Amino acid sequence: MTIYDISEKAGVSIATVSRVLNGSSSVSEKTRQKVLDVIEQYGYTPNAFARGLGLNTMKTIGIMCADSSDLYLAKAVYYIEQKLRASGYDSLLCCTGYELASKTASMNLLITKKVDGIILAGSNFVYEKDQDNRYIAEAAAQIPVMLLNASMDAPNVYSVMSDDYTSMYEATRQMLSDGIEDILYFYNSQSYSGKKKLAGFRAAMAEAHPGQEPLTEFYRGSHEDIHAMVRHLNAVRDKGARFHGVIAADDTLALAAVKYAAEAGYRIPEDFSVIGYNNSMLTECCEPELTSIDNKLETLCQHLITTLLGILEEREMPKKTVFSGEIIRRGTTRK
Amino acid sequence: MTIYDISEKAGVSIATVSRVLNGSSSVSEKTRQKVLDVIEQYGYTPNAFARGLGLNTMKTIGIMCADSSDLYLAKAVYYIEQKLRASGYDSLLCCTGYELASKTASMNLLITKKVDGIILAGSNFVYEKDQDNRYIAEAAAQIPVMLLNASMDAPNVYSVMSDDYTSMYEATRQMLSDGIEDILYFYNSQSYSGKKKLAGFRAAMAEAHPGQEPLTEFYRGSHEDIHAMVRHLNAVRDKGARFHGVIAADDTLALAAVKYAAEAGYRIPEDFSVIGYNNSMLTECCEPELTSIDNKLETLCQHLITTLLGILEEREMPKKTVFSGEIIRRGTTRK
DNA sequence: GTGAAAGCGCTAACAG
DNA sequence: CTGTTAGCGCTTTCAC
Repeated sequence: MTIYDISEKAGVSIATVSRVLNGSSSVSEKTRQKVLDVIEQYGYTPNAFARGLGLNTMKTIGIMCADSSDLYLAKAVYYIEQKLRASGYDSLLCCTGYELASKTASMNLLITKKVDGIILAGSNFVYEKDQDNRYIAEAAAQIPVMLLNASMDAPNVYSVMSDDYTSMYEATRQMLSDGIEDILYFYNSQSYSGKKKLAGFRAAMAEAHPGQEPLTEFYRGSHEDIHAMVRHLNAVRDKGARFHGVIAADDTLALAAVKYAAEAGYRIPEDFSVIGYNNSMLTECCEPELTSIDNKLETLCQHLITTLLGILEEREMPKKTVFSGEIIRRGTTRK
Repeated sequence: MTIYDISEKAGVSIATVSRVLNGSSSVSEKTRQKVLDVIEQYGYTPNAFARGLGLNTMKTIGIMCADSSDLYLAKAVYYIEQKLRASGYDSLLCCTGYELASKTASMNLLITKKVDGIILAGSNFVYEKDQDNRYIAEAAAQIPVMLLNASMDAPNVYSVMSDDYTSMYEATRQMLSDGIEDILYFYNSQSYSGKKKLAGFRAAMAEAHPGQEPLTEFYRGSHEDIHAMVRHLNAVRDKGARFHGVIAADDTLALAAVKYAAEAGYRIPEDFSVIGYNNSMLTECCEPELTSIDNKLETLCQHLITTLLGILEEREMPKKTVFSGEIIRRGTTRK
């Protein structure tokens, strides 16, 4: 079934069929109904490729994320897909992994497939060296690029993020004011937002203990291997470090800290405090439940999509938007 | 930049350009290089829409899943996307929610977008009434439909799944043989695989306690709300039910059972046992860690993709493939 | 209000 | 080995 078949059966021209298909202005109600009837009767569906060729778009957005099975990114992808679909766009998903080369490859692939825009979900897409971010700038030369939880200054690149610096700064201050001085910062990412978080922690610690180097530990294993994280903390302790609080860049790390503390015989929160990040479902999975920072992912995604749609309609849109996070207090911190 | 521009600059015909682009057999190395040079120089990329129009495919597979932020489905989507990409296919993701109407709508949308095949990730797509599965059969009339963890008899519908019945049967037998007689089966899905699991449990219980109706509880709240699940179990207990073991259709439910038991003052596994399903990261999140059934998701996905690719190449492929699950014993069951 | 016709950019059959 | 040409199915001027 093509538009030709329909036009023939309906006794009109293909232009007319096309017009009723696209709800175009001027078609007499009579022919309109006639065409609609024929379409209905023969169950015709327009060919999206032909349409794409003519209009140069198939209303598709590329979503790139390092690992869509990661708890946080999965949620981000979910929200993004939902909101895109609600606006008539489809989502082409690309799980890129964490290497620059494969990110670049995926980016090119999406451009080849002629998506209307690309969303980079997660801060790990923006690197420290400008040169490593070239792949983003180059993509943006062709289509709008949206950054979720990262930021980068380049034409046609838009950022929506949570204020990770301030969130971590506040979390650290809270723990300090709870009377815990020996805090370990436990993190697993040097990404854009990873650095912001670390800086927030450092700033608060520097204020409380000027001139003193705070305790930080970088974990580089699997993002899901809680046992490995616990082992990592044990190793830190065994090397002689003393800490009675952990601020983690991520709920999984925080959960590992809770496990670590329990195994070491600390009472939580009396002897040991933990604060996580993302306010994911993991916060309810341990005992006591995890205090965590909610970075308002759904809001971020909503805003990101709104911005993207605005850009696609050629409206002027903010290059960068920042939302505040919020500490959700649960059982791993003192009241 | 179109193929015409390139052909002109290179002083050849568009057919020749097309040939080098598609690595076609016979092009002299000289012209080939010339064309390649021009392409390189002008940075030309083929237009995927035009290509799609001609070939009637854009090498894209539709993935439908109810909720890609669900721990298990997120992993499934991840594996599927990875494996598809490795074979040169893109993934159009559709999070459909759990209602039939929106599933049908998404299905039609994917077909409209002319994907080469559709993967239904998760057993919730297959309903009890044949009539509710019409949307699958109708889609399959046009393109191959793959079912992950579900099964349905219809032309052009292929199923890959884990043997949930046997897994649950074995799990139940194990718990019985550990000496626990009052077992509660806790589940949240009446889907295809949901019913298989329940049947496995019932079979084992019927063997052990002929004629006795086993304890089962259906939870219908949010899949992520652990507190609500715990409340549900408390309510069951308050209604007078006695149980010292829980077999859950899902790790999240199992985690809730662990929490419930801990709050009720049971020692695990001395006084209370729990077995979950999926062997997800949640198994490591509670104390003691969760015994769970591994249903070999990655294997299933790998096989599903292999099958799909075979079908697309018009090879004969099995309509239904079943893999065995495996119990992974951890701390919530006796040794 | 409707039709004719010119693309959109590519592939593939057919000639040479 | 290479070029010519006819589609693929739809949108969109431009006439009438």
